[in-house]
Amino acid sequence: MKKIQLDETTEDLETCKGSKDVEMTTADETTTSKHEEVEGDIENHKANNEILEAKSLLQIDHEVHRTENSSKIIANKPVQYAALCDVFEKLEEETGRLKNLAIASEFFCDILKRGVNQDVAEQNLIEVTYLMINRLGPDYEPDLELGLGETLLLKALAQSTGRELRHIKDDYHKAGDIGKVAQISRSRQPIMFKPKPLTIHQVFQNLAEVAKSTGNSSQSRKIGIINRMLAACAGQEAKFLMRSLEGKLRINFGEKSVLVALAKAFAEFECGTGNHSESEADLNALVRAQDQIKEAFAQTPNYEMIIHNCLKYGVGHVAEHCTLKPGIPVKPMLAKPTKSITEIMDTLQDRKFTCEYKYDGERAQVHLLPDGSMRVYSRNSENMTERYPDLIPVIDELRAKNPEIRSLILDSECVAWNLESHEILPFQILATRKRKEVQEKDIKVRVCLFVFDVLYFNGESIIQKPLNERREYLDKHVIEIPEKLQFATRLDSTSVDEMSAFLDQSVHDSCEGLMIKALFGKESHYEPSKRSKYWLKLKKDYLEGVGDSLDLVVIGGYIGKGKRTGWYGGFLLASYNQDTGEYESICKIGTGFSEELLASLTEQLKPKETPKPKPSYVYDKDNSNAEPDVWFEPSMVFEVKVADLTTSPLYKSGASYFGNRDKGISLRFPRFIQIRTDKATEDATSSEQIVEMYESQAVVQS
DNA sequence: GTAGGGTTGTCGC
DNA sequence: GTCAGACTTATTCGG
DNA sequence: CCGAATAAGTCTGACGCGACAACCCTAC
Repeated sequence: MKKIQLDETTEDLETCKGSKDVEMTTADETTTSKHEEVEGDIENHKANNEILEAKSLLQIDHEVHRTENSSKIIANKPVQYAALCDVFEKLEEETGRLKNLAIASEFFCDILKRGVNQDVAEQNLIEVTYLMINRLGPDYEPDLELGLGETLLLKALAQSTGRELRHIKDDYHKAGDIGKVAQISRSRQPIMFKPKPLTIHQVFQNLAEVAKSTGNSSQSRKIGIINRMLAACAGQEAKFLMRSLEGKLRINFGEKSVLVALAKAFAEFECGTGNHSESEADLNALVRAQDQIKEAFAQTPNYEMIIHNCLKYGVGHVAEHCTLKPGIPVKPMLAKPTKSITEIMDTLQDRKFTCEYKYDGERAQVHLLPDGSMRVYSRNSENMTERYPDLIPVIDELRAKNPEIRSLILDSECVAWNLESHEILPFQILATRKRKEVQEKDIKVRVCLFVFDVLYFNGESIIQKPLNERREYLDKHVIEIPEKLQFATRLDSTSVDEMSAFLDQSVHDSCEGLMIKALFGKESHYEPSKRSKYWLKLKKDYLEGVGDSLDLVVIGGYIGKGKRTGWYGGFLLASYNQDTGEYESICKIGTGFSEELLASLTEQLKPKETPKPKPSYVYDKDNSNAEPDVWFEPSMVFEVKVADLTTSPLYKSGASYFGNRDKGISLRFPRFIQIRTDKATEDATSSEQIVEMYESQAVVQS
């Protein structure tokens, strides 16, 4: 059994955990996570894998057995998976956010009310919450990925239904949703005897089991678990089970909504039963609950801690007990894209603001813990410490330069750095760094941190101070280490001309563009997870008429999934090689279309389908991923906007102009702009031009 | 048995 | 990462 | 001053490239 630190007071946790062991079956091992102890006083036991494995699918029997023996446990009827699926179904049907909020919070509230005691309620709610956001634990916990996707799921379905894979695939193309295929297949299967209904606890535990299967023949083990679960599915369960496994619940209800629904549920739970009056006091409590939960989650993105503290202290006080602390990632603040400098001036008006280079690397939230250890978290709150062992000595050096630093959270961009030429390297180079078991001596691509914010310093959260004050902390306490840890280049100016020049300069210095941030007042506080209008990003390719725009030939199509069922969901594009008269694949495109256009494109291109690719199509014939679902006769030209050109292992555009015929060119962040009805396919951007564009960009970058 | 290529999944952008 | 679409919430406008 | 029309802000789910990691399978 494990202990976790949920807040600063842990003594009474001990006692409640003890009783939980009696009432719950195996909840502890499955849902509690290995929180990194912050101040170093908490033990950290590993989950007992052997017990977990043995228990996995025998769970139902276990629960029934216990029910017969203890009256106390009869009251603790496990929550049925079917009940959750009913909720999923309702959420999927309803598109109104407020209505969905009500549906979800009512369910959460029921879970809270039906628990025989607080621990049972807590455990049930945690599992339901995780199933609803389709995760198995906090973002920063490693090894919680299911490790299966479309392909494996289709295989599992074929196996469990005894149908041929290609029939399953046909169905999938028609339905656009693996869940629906599973549903239909299952309803067609004769059922010998009625299976025992699935419980939430069991589903959650089996998903964890899937995630935990690794190594030899792990894929067939995963399929085995899935098929045993499928066999126990009734009603809508198969559909949502498959969607959970695929990672696309499609219930119009994401993580942000789940948080608000939790707040609503707790508010109603606390204000008593059945009282749905809309009194002013209740409304205030609701608003407060939402604010508190959102704030708590932004600073401590861990549902277990939040739910625990809500029950313990009340929703109205969660935020006080889920505070920012080194060792737990903060949800990073995000920026809004802007189309022009004019737009920036409009939004910020006469406010003072600052411009910083927008570096092309990886977001890195660097934590220094009081015990001297450090962590690095990614944009999505994943623990990246293992990826950057070379940052440990950098932070050590930082502490050596200023021994007063005891604890710290920095926000920065981690960028590949050329130690010889003392220059920034492109993102594609950074991406080649290993991710796991990185030894410092093996690192080839060096890295420099460009720090732009500080959120925590020596035991104090400073996110609620204006940016100019946070910067004072930076300038005063954090000492730059050349080529290892530097401040983001900044310019405090309100002049349009200066900004424009600074933008050009940033691009010239291998950056993506600028970040523009308010400097003073409440607007300039660090708001975790918020895409604030006082944090703006300006990239050249956002500007109209600026940045790279290409005209490319549509040579293939992809069958749309989900809300694009029935249409093409994307297209394969090619540049035209004027020397050979061939069409060379360059990228897929799937964004920038209105639904109306997608429907019309489907209509227009359907007649152009051809069973085989034209002989003039150049694509990677050794890689099955290079083939679209359908090929077209060349007939249409798309104008496409792009952020960058990249070398590609898959696409062939311009390959013949390189010495190495293997590598062609592809596009970073391609999006559809319009159909070029005025252009014949031979008038498309030529492969030679593509190479020119790539090289002119490469000059700047190297 | 293992070495290496192909395929799939995950996670950066 | 980009983008569109559906809602919700804030703001402006006309009576 | 109020309600309707409009604008702005949020959230969700479509889809992009390419890198590593993990697994499977085949050849030796």
